Amino acid sequence: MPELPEVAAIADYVDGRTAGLPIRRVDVASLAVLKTADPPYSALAGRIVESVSRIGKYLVMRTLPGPDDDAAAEPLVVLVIHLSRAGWLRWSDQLSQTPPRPGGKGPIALRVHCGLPGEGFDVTEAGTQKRLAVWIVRDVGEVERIATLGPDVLAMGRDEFGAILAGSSGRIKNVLTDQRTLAGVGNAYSDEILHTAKLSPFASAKTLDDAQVDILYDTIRSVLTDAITRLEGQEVARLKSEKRTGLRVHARTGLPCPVCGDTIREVAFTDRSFQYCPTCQTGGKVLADRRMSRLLK
DNA sequence: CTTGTTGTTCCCCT
DNA sequence: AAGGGGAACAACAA
Repeated sequence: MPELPEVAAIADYVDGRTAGLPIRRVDVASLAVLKTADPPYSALAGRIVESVSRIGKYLVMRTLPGPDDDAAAEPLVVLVIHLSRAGWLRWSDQLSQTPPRPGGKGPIALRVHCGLPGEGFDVTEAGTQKRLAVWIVRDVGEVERIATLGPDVLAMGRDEFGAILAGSSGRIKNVLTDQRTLAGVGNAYSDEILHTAKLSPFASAKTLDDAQVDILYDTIRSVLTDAITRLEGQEVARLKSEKRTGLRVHARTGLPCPVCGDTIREVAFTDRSFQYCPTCQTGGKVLADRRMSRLLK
């Protein structure tokens, strides 16, 4: 669920409260989310947070040796978090000092005691399929899916974007959300971008003309930077609802399009769905549902 | 008996 | 008009 703007806002928030300060302890309640064992998570305790940032939709906390570490300490240990679909981060000024129960059925997977004394955050996973993932590495390149990430969608130039589209045989919706092609955009913001750019999600990426690519490139930047502007500086607990209020088509099936008033429609697949406005995006055409379509005949 | 994988065919969409 | 890409279905494996 969290995409580039939310991850950027979370990184900004946590960076502001932890940079230069120590990590006192890390509690792991779910071994399943921890994808690495070397260095061990206990190695983070006593280290200093150098910075918190994002790479694509990954949250990246870099740590340096603390005052009590000797010369043999790792020069850099990086905590990488991918929130995936149902993962989230909860910052607390009074973090519980009781470690979350390992294997417990609560949503807390990881607790990091960092920032000012008593502060820190929990990383939670609320979904049924546990896709939250955490890595502790010496270099972010050790995380396979970061190493294979496409260019960051906000760092990418217009010509680079044009070349990516020209080289992609698939549909624009899939090209925008494939992290190996382009890093940072997920289902929600791709719905928003395509709606603003007035493109069908099923449009072929490589057959867009130059004018359409120009519009799409500018729209990606404006949609994402608008969202970042709204979210930055907000408390983490407010980000979800704040994100939602900015959406114009995504998750608004049945509601009127804020641009033309037509009814927002949905195309549902087995395991996901997207929303679009027929008048703005498909020449008024209502697209077929892809889920169980044959059983309905 | 259930669950996962693979290949085939059909359909939607631009 | 061709081709991408999902879904259903069957066959088979574990």
